[in-house]
Amino acid sequence: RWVYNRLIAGYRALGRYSRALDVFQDMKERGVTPDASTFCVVMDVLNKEGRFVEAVQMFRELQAAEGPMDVVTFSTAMYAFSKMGDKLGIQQAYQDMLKRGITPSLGCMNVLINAYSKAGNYAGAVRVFQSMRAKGPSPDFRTFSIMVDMRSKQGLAEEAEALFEEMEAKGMLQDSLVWGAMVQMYGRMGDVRRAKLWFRRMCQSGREPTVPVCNSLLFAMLKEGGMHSECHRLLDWMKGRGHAPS
RNA sequence: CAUUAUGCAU
Repeated sequence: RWVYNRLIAGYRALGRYSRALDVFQDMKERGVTPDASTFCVVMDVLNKEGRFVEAVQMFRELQAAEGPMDVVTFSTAMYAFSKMGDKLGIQQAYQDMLKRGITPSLGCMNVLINAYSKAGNYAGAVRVFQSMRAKGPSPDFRTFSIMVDMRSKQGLAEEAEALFEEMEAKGMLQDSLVWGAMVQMYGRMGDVRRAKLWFRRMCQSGREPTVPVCNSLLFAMLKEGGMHSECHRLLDWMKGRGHAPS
């Protein structure tokens, strides 16, 4: 089993997803019993392949058969549910995990918040975030990044700014990429001044604005109008830094 | 003790 687990995880790490699934199939045919981590890796491979329905199906079979499951199993399943936009599935998976006496880790709570956010259950995400602040596990830079991203997608600028400031105060910015979310938010809102401000801040932090971040700023400048020379300057800047415009 | 989940696309 250990050898099979290593093989499947190894192919996953190499991005050879179909090979990983073949090995899993072979494992079952040879009568080697998968454990919790085997299923976690296989479900993750299905997620990486975009086969969320199959990932969820495997999860449901594990639930029904009382198969080996751990905190990662439920996290991986919640991720799959979120990609299908299944809010109820996320919630039920989380509740079932608690019912089975599994304690959610910080990582698991991050998956849960992100899943709610991506599925459009914003109130649910905020609820979980607040409960983490009150009762733990204490939110980390990823938790905050998820929340900043969500607020920026909602166009709630004050909330996003407040969260950014809190990250700054807590020293959570060093591993983070949240500037991009701020540029994109103001870009989408057509607020050129603030989009440019955050773009500059992103550069000053040493972070490289990605193509979509540059595009957001371009979008705002085009919407504003009369900024063609600035748009071209940004385009040239992108090319100069090796960012091929999409 | 080893393998596995979580933030970023106009």
